[in-house]
Amino acid sequence: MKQTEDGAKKTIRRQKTRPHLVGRPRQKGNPGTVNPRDQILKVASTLFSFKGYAGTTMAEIADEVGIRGPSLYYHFSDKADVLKALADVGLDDTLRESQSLRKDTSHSVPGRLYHLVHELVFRLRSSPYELNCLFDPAFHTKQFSDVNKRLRIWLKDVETIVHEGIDSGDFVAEDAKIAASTIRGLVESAIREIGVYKLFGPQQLADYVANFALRALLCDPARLKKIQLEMDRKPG
Amino acid sequence: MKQTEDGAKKTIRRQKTRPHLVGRPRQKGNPGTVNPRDQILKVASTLFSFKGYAGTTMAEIADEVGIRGPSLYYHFSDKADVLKALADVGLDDTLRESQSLRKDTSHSVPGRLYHLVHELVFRLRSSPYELNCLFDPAFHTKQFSDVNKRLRIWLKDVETIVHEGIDSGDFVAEDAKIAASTIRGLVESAIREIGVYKLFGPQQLADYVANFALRALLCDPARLKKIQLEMDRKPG
DNA sequence: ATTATCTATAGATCTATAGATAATGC
DNA sequence: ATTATCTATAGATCTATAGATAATGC
Repeated sequence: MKQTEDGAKKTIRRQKTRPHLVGRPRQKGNPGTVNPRDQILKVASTLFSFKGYAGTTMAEIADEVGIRGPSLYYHFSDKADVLKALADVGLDDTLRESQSLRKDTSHSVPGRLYHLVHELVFRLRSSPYELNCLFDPAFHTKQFSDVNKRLRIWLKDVETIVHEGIDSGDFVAEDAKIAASTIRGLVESAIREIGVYKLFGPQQLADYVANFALRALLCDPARLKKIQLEMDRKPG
Repeated sequence: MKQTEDGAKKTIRRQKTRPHLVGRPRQKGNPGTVNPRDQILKVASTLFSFKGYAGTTMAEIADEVGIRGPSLYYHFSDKADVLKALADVGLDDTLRESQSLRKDTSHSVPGRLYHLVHELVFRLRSSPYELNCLFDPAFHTKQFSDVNKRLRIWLKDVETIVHEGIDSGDFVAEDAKIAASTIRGLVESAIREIGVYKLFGPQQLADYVANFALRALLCDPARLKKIQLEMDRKPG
């Protein structure tokens, strides 16, 4: 009752089964072992997402993985390297895909926006990592600026399409910049929110967010059904 | 060129004019002085918002204010106390207001949702502090749980109204929980995004976000204009 | 006397390295 | 020989306290 006061205090709840054996761990008799690097990334992504990058210590990550702190440095050069690795696996493939989408003119403008939003939400939510951490304030520092740059490119794609849609009369006439930023916010919140959104699968969530965005933007929301069907037929 | 590598490194660019005089600072000859406590809050809110709570040190805050680190402890008991104070001034008045709105049945359901969203965005954006920090991961810890609780109450209000709107046939039939969460995301992103949104004033931004949300929710988006006018007449 | 700063620093915590150690695979 | 852990710990950094100091207001 008393010690719940401080949320930052360490709680030593985790009693290690083995007494921290030195040396390479046994493989036989430990058949369920997974790639330790990947296990670190999973644990780190969760901790970074819930407590923030700066608010998470290497010791905490190691503790949750079940190894000792310094062992992390065998797999990653430093703490920043862990976050960078998450950005690589979490963002790179996703955004490479969106690059090709932008130029694809075989679909309507609203259809392309629908697809762009849907793809990002679906992919980020399908990741085995908790990718909330991609929106950590740490990415505002120079150290991680290239990650932010990649997200800004996606944002620019959205902005371009929204602009096209406004010009063509498909979308309500409003500032494309603020519209793009709002859509980014929608996507971000779908990835960020941990409680509610967990009730929905990646497909459901991507559908919902893409629908929400287009209902808000389309001059004629009745077209949405058709757009959705059009994109479902050729989903990437 | 070389040292731009590490974004976390301190840069000693700030050359203090006075040589850190000991003792109570002069008031005469220093007429533009402001309430130091408030100045600390302003600086802290900005740093917390850009670098995160855990990523900001007391020394950085003090440095930006123009005092020495330990002087902060004259005004605040500890670092957490600074963030708590920001939550108090940033959230309390705003949310107290929204409490009364929820019960006000003199307006239509969509009108009340419009107002609820508009109020929060407008007030948070009108604050002299950078309130991005209200959405810091630090609030997920027990230490700050009551702040999160207050935001969840607002969210519950939104959810209740969305539910009413779905039942009454005003809003498209979808899960009220996910709709409320998405709207929270919209608000959050409007407060969070630093670059683009700064181009818009609190009024413009609140208008935009409330409009966006209702266009996405209303079965008949044509009603939006009337709702907006209805709420503009009695804006709080 | 009270207010609001300062310097010096204790103590905690956190990152990262060095070097030992044992399992694995050739 | 290589891989993947460990322990011990150096060094940096960060929070917060103690005690000195000088301006202010009574």
